[in-house]
Amino acid sequence: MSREPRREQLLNAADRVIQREGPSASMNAIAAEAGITKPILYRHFGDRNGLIRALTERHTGGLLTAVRAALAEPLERRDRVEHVLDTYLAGIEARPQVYRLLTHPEPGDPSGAGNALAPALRQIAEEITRAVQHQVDLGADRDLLAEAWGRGITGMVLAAGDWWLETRPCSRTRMVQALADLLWGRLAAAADLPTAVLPTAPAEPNGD
Amino acid sequence: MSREPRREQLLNAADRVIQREGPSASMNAIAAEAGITKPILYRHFGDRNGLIRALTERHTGGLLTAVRAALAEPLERRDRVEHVLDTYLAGIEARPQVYRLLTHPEPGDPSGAGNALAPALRQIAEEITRAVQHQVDLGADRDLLAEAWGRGITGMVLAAGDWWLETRPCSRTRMVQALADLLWGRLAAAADLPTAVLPTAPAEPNGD
DNA sequence: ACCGGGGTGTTACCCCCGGTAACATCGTCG
DNA sequence: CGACGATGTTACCGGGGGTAACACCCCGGT
Repeated sequence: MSREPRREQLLNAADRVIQREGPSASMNAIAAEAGITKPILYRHFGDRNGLIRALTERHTGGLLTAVRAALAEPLERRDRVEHVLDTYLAGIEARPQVYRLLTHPEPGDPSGAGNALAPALRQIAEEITRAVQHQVDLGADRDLLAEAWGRGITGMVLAAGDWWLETRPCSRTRMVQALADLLWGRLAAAADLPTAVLPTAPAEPNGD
Repeated sequence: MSREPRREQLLNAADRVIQREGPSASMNAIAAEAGITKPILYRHFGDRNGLIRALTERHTGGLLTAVRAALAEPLERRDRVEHVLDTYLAGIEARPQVYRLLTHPEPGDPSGAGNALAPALRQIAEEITRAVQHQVDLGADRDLLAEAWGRGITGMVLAAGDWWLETRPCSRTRMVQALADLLWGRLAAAADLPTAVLPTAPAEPNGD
């Protein structure tokens, strides 16, 4: 049996274990789940990071290409943005546990999984940057704005999607609307409230 | 000598070591830097997480209160938003190493510092949410929008600020403008570019 | 003067984890 | 057959987090 299929099997096992025990699962545990012992894992993945990386690449690959495709869709701008947002949210919605453990390495966990999503996010940010650069007329500042916005939008969607996935405060389409509205300047356009009380916030000096 | 001062000294030592060796610094190393041995650290902080938590609370406290104050400033909306953005960027600019190691636990690092910033960010998000709820008229959807936007804006600023700090592509004030412009819907308002080529992106199947 | 408690600190140890070395086995191709 | 490339094993190492047990030191109370 050539390397690749076995690799897949091992990744599957690692996946199961990590879903069950969290990202701090030990190499021993993963090996045991696969019915083998550690050195084999190391032969295939080099070190723990290699395993984690392979795992996350597998998980994020689909999402990344989906977002890429959504960005290239020939739609009106607002529709395209909504489409991208929806694609991302649908992606993380499809595998919430996976997504969660990629982004939220439970505290006190000796694993490098915290930034495992980082590469994928960086790539998404780059895609958005490129799309903005090629599709939107921003004048002289285009490069700077496109880059800053690419990162910013990615981070925005990450954080907001994260919260949405945890609390599920509304349907996906409504969430898409909320985020698109934010990007469409609704925060800027809305009227002021009549400056109610606002006593510098009650703010108990509570720490976390 | 009562507990508190010693605690501060230990935190200072931990700080130095972590700045020097990265967040993966061992408890042994920290203890050595403080001129003592491990059990004392454990007496004061319980476990490694306690130490890290105390450390990050110290570092993020100032930033958090600064942002809180900026949010309450009695300014025009755009000015207030810019003020908040500038406050945040100035905060991370002031201690780049600290910020970086809080957010970017170098890969392959067995430390729980990756999410150390998370509580502070959560609090910032809550502050923004409250501010939006109390200051902006958003109609029936106000609660949902305020919450989603609070998270979204926080994530946006985090990601964009992160990138800005790493690459320093422009002055702080320009960065503030770029982000405020994004929130003000400049992406939505800008004209289309004449749909150049855009062949679905070359996209070598390259990983990372 | 004596003791006890709360602080300081130590050495020595445990368990587990990531990672490696050395060795044994099986199937396939020349 | 023999070599090769895969499979797998046991046994070990270094080091990290965390704890137990013990020792000192000072200060306030009786």
